[in-house]
Formats: sequence, C-alpha cells, structure tokens
Amino acid sequence: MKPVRMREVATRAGVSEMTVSRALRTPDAVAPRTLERVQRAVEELGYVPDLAAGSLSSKRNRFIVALVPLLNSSPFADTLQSLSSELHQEGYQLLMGTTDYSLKREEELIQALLGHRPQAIVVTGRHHGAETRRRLDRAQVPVVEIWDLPDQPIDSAVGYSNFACGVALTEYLHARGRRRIGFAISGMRDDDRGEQRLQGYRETVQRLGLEEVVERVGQPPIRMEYGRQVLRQLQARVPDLDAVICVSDTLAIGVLSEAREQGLDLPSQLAVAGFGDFEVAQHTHPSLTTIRVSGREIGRKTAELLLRRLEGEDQAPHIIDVSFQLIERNST
Amino acid sequence: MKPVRMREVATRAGVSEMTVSRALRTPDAVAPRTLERVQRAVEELGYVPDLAAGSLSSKRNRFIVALVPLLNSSPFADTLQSLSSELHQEGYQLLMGTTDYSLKREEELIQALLGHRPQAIVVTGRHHGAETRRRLDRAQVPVVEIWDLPDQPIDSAVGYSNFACGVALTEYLHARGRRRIGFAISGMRDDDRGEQRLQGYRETVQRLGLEEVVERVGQPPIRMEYGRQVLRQLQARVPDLDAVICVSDTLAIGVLSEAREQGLDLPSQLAVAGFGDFEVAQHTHPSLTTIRVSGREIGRKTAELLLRRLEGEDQAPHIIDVSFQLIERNST
DNA sequence: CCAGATGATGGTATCGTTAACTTCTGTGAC
DNA sequence: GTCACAGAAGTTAACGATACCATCATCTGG
Repeated sequence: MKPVRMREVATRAGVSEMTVSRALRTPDAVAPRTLERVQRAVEELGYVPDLAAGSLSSKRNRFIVALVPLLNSSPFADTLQSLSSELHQEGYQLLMGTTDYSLKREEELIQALLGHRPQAIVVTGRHHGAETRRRLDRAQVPVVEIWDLPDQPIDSAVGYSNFACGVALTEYLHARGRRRIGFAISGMRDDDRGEQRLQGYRETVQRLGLEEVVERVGQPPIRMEYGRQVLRQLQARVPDLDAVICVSDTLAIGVLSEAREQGLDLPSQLAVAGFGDFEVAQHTHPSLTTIRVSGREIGRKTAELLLRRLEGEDQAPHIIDVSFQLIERNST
Repeated sequence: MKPVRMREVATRAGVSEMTVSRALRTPDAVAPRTLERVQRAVEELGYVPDLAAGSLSSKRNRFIVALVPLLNSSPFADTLQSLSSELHQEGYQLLMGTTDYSLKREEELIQALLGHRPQAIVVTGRHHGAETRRRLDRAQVPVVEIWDLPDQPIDSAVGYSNFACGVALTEYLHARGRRRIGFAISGMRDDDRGEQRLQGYRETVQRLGLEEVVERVGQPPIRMEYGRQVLRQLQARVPDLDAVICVSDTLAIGVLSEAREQGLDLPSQLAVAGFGDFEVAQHTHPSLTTIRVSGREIGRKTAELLLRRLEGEDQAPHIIDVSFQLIERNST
C-alpha cells in the first residue's frame, strides 16, 4: 500500500491540492460542499498530513526543545508532564533531552536539537557553557531557563531562589532552638540548584554564628541509600549534631532510616529537613519537614509564557518567581 | 542575521551544496583538503543542517514515538529515560506523549504524532482502541507494546505478565500463613496492568479457597493518600484481615501509614505487599515486600529491539519477557 | 444590464536538503 | 602517448506541503 499524500486526497475529492490544504487548515475558506468532499476523502484514505513537509514550506514548525538533568526524578518529571500537556493542546510537540547534570552534554544536545529548528528552547538552571550560550544566541529563538532564577538570564526564566530555600530552612531550624546544624549534599558539584541551597545555608550559619558542617556523599542522581552514610559522616564530625538539612527529600529519607536504626528519637534528638516535598514526605515516619516547590507550576507557567510569546502577543522576556513554601511536619 | 543554510556554507567553502552535504554525512567520499575547507566553513558560520528538509528529501527521519500513561510516575519515567538515551546515541529523537490511561487520548495522540512520520511507535499496554489498531496497521511501522505481554501482539512486545505478579504475591502470602487477603486497587478500571494483577489475585484466591476481598479507591494516578482510606474499607468488610496486596507501592505506603496510625503491629497483625519496588520501598517502616520490575530494562530492551529492526538486521517481531522478582522484606 | 467587489479555487514557485546521474580530473597500464 | 577508469565534484530533479498571486464564477447596486 502506497503512502497517502495530499495529491491522492485531492484526486479523490476532485479538487486541487491547494484546496485540500485549505480544507485542512482553514476550513472556513472553502465552500461547505467542497469541504465535505475533502473531509470524506481524507477519512476514506486515512490521510495524515506530513508535518515536516508542511513546516519546511511554511517556515514554521511546532517543536519546542526542553532539557532537564533527568527524566526520572519526580520534580523534573512533573515539570515536563505539565509543560508537555499544555503545549500539546496548542499542537506543539516537546523534544526532550536529559543532560545528566553535565554542561557538556547540554551543549551537545542543543547542537543536535537545533537541527529540528525548534520555536523555543527550555533549559534547566542558570549555568551554561560559553558555547551553549553562543548557540542559543545564534538560534534567535526564545529561551526559558527553569528551576532557578539566574542573575543574568539569557532571556526568560521561571523558577525560584534555591539560595533563599537554604536560608529559610537554616533560619527555621535555628528558631526552633537547633544550634548544631549539618548539611548533606551530593559529592559532585554538578547540581547547581543543590549548591545554591548549600550556599544559602552557609551564609546563614555564618551570620548566626553557628558552625558550618557540610558532608558530601555519592554523586547525582542521589539515592536514598546515601542518606544512611551521610548521617554517619556528619555525626563523626559533630557528635552532638542536632539537625540535618538534606539537599533533597531523597537524601532525607535515607537519613531518617539511619536515624531510626540508630534508635534516635526524632525530632527531639535530631531534626531532619529535606527539600522538594515529594509525595512520600508526608508518609515517612516521622513525616518530613521540607520545602515545597511545584514542578507542575513551573511547567504550567513556562508553557503559558511560551504560548504568549509564540502566538505573538507578548514578545518581552519575563522572569517569573513561582516561589516556595516551607512545610513544617514532625521531623523537626 | 540571516539563517545559515547549506548554500552559505557551500559558497564560503567554494564548493557545491552537494559537496557540503557529502562532507557532513559521508566524509570519506570527499577529498581531505575539501573536507577541511567545508568543516571550517561550517564551524565559522555555525551551520546546523535542517533535519526536516533532510528527511523530506531522503524519506527517512529519526523520530520514534513513545506513549506512556504518565511521565511523572517512576516506572514509566525510568523506561523513557533509558529508551530516550539509548536511542539518542544513534541519533534518534523520541516524541513522547502521555495518555492519562485513556484509550481515546492514545488514539488522538497517535493520529497527531503520525504526522511526524515516525520510524517506530512504542505504546504502553496490550489494549488499544479499534481505530488505534487500524491506524497503527496503516502506518506500516514497527510497533512495540511495552509493560505487558499481549495475547495478540500487534507486532513486538517488551514486558512481563502482570497476571503472574498477582498470582505470585497471593501464593506467597498464602504460603506465609495468611488466609484473609485483601486487594486494594484504583477506582477506575483504566489501568489494565493493575487490573491484570487483580485478575491474578482473583484466580489464585479462588483456587486456594480463600475469600476474595477487593476494594477500590480514588482514580489514577494513584496517590499515597488513598492507601489510608482503602485499608479502612478493607477492614470494614473483613475485620480480621491479615494481609493486603496493593496494586502499587504508592498505595502500599499509604496503607503502611494508616496501619501505623492504628497501632497495628506489622507484619504480625497485618502483612502488606506492594508492586513496583520503588526506591522508597526499602526505606519504609517496615520495609516493603513488593514485586520488582525494571522500567529501565524495559526501555533498554525496547531500544535494542528497535535499533536492530531499524538498521535492517532483524525484521522479525519479538516478544521479550523481562520477567519480575518478588522482593521479600519486613512488611510480610 | 454591466462594472466592480467578493468568494472560491487553481497554478506555480519555493522551502532546504538529498538521490541519482553526469561531468570532470588525474592516474596508470599498455 | 593514448585510453580506460576510478575518484571527486557538480547538476538537476525530486521530497510533500504552503505562500502568493491569478483566475473564474457569482453577487450587488446603480
């Protein structure tokens, strides 16, 4: 069976290709009787227009590139899910890529994906290689940086301050009387958002006159497993540790496991805080104090921003702070 | 700044467009000196070939469609992550879509995505609408059904038997002396894989002469929250319930929460089993007995199968059983 | 009843690349 | 010295759609 092209539809409907094209894209511009004939032909032949050909001709496609560190990490997956479904509604297709927290890989991906001539590019984070920036500039396409708020955004951004999160948790624990607060984070420094939270913690303990205790473990993606080890590391350095801030809920869950195994009473002997408010955070034992950020919201706002931009209504760059929320539970 | 086309590169390198094309795709076919000139021109102009134009001309693109119920659910995200990265290595780009467990939505997505003329289509599950099957047939493209093993596969499949999982958990609990085993599952029947597990449970309790106790709650996507309610429902029906099989670890975590709150001693008073072996399953309290299936493995095998198929080495359909594993932990 | 406006349809060029063929160049064998 | 031939580069025509402009029929109003 031969592939069905517009020509076949046109022949069967007894009209020109141009009329078929119009019937499909601007049905109001063709006479009702003709429209019906075309639609029947399309139906009978099971014709699906070739989008590549269409966009080559119209110089406009409906691709949007989105790069995240990982797909299988709930916050980013939430973002992609909502971004993707919002954009789908307007006929856009997301081209996703995962960078594994590597700037080099991000650069390669952008290079490769530019071949599809996307109408917009969404990247995660505020740091990008020099070459990446050059390519993004040259692409002449809207760029949105998500999950953080860059000091010098390339264009638009949708995120929140990870630094402020670190400050908030540290101040909160201090206000609750904790004085020996440790920070647990991944061994590699590739996750800039995590490093920002750490930075917030650092400046705050300094300001409050507390000791800075940072322990690193494993490498991204972080596994719950690591939490067990990192708690022991922290305890080795500060025996009377009374609080741990974890760079993510994932790590915090491991810390809770270890603390339970050690027979520690939480939160009296040790307070634990995480980051992300993963679904499981309210079902741990004790339930986990954490910072809530809505990945879905980031995706939604990004989609909204892009659609406004691409439909030509609002060309200006925007910086959108989706903010965050400290969720107090029983672990602190 | 004008967009850079192959023409510009050709002019700058002092060669024809055809030579540029060759230099980029079959460098061995051009003289070393020429090759170098072209490469320099490409570099200086920052040229990136337009893939849409290329594939229109060559009648071959590198798109592969993949549909899953949800992106932000770890098993599927794992599959997509590995599928995507394996395929990327060979230059393929995944076009992802999420069906929300709706066959109607699956049909719409396939219709829309066929416009990109994908080289292969990956769908989740064994059930598809009649129209969907017709379209897939007509598309004349390899199809892989994943996360289950259809009785009548459209083409290839990579999965395991959800029915067998249900049987395995039920038999296991029975062997451990449990006699009043309940099953907790989502209220909507859209998740066919969950329904299959239930079916496995049903036939097994019948065979063993046990009472069948099924309670439904909420609708997909399942939230941990639901677990609390569903345990109460089960207890209302069978006061001396001694085991619960949950359709997913997500639900099981909620059940564990509720059980703990009721002061039940696990597993002596109640055994709980889940499905999926999510990372958190070994960090719950007590740790969760569950069925492990590797989403990553499904993605990997699917990629492997597709690449063999698309590179023309092996045209035959394959049914690959990635199997599953019962992970015994402290909750049973 | 006809000029001009309006609406519906068709013809042709084009989008940026590659396939298939043609042409050109230089080399080596006889 | 010539001829055959391989390797390198160029020419032309698609690929499947849309943009743009031309054409033709129909309608409207004076």
